[in-house]
Amino acid sequence: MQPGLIPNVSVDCVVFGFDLTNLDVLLIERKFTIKGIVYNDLKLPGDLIRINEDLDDAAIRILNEETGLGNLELKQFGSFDSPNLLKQKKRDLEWLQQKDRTKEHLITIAYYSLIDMTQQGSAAFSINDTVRFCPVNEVSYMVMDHMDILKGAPAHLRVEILSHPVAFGLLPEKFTLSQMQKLYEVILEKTFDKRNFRKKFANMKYLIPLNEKEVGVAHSPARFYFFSREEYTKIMNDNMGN
Amino acid sequence: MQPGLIPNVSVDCVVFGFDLTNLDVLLIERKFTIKGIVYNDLKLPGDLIRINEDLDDAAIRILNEETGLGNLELKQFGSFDSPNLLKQKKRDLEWLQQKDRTKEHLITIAYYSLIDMTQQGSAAFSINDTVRFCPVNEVSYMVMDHMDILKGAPAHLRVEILSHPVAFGLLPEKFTLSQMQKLYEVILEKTFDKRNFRKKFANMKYLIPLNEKEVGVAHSPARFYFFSREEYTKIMNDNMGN
DNA sequence: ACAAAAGTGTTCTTACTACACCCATGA
DNA sequence: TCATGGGTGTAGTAAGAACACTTTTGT
Repeated sequence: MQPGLIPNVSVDCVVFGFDLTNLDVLLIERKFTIKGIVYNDLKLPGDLIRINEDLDDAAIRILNEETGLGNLELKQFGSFDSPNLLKQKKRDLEWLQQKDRTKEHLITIAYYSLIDMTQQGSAAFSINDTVRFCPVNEVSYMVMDHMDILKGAPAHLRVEILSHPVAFGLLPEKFTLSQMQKLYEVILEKTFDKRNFRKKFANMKYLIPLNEKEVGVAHSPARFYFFSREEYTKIMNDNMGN
Repeated sequence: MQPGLIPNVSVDCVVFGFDLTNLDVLLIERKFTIKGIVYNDLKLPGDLIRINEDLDDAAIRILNEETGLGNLELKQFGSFDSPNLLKQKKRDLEWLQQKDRTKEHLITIAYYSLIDMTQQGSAAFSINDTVRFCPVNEVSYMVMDHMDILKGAPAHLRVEILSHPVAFGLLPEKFTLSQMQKLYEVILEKTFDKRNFRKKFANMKYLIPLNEKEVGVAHSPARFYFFSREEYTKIMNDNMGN
């Protein structure tokens, strides 16, 4: 193990993206070899933290090191622990052995983040070809307890989206109302009536219509909108002083 | 330091109570001596966890060891870290020294719990006289980063109380609607109209009126109610199958 | 008699639900 | 001309907000 790390404490990051159809998560392939056989399991970005390194800083650093992503907001959503690593799968134990890591108690602090895949996509993949997005629902196996961590994250996203404008972190800068509705449906796992959905957001001054429409679609082209964070914070501040 | 502990990872517990006027929190006096002078600072119940001890189990164990409380539900609500213990107050450093604990990075997983003070009060104080409840708003200083942890907890309680019947964990078994309203007001930091508050809960079948009233009060005596968890879960299950 | 909290209805406003058709575009 | 999704309004229902007086008890 490298010196300066805390052997028992790690951070893991669930980075969500939206491919206009599914909610995706950023995964890394953990490639390693046992007795000449190459194993290629999926993991979340994450690693041990350094001594005297702030947890939030560690999450940012590790995500950047492993994926090249930067400049995004990471939000802590829970702690997980695997006190019984000894009961874990053999491949994981072998991997810990090769990395000279503790096979005892590992505590991990979980973070999640939202990114605009259309913007950040290239940066994420620029590091190497072992980093990729995958629809959350199609992930069925990951190393260690990463499946538990991944399963916990969407619940927090659901709570957030009902009271804060986090959806816009996942959408392209310019988006149509149908894309936005689809995103809400994917996250909240239910469908909405088109008219009611639009009515609800029609009053929101921070959702600004552009004089720009889709091109090349085989139907009436949709108007693009964008989210004005300035308007949003202004309105929120005004509402405080009621 | 005792063997078998993880030097960098602790749990801390915020145990809330309701004294019918304020939201209270359970605190412990950290008594120790430097050069003959006795220091008596307040802290939350909490300590380092053991290697291979599940976080949730550790929280239960430590709370029980330090306060005598048992049989309560602890819910994780966040992780905190103090990577710069060296910048902390001298008393805390001295204390860490005396306990032979690391002065480097400490990560703490925070839990909160709700108890009925009228029931558990005696048990909590039975351990010794250094354990006591204090109104949350009156706590102004605690050791290490315990103030930060304490400040984080009420936000989670507020979110919970809006969607789950957690208030009843803080109330006596039999309570009046005014006591219940006061509790909601204290937690949510706003006042409610008496008629609207009662109307809202009048439809809740799980809130069961008793043929029993207050005695010895200098006004029209209020009816007692109790919360039927059986009814509540039954209703929730029925609503699932819509 | 007085103080103090219990208990009780109505009206208004706001947010959410359900629901169906015509329009613009590309193939 | 056809398939596809874009865009629009109305009526009903449910939940929340505002608001004042009478009753019961202890002192």
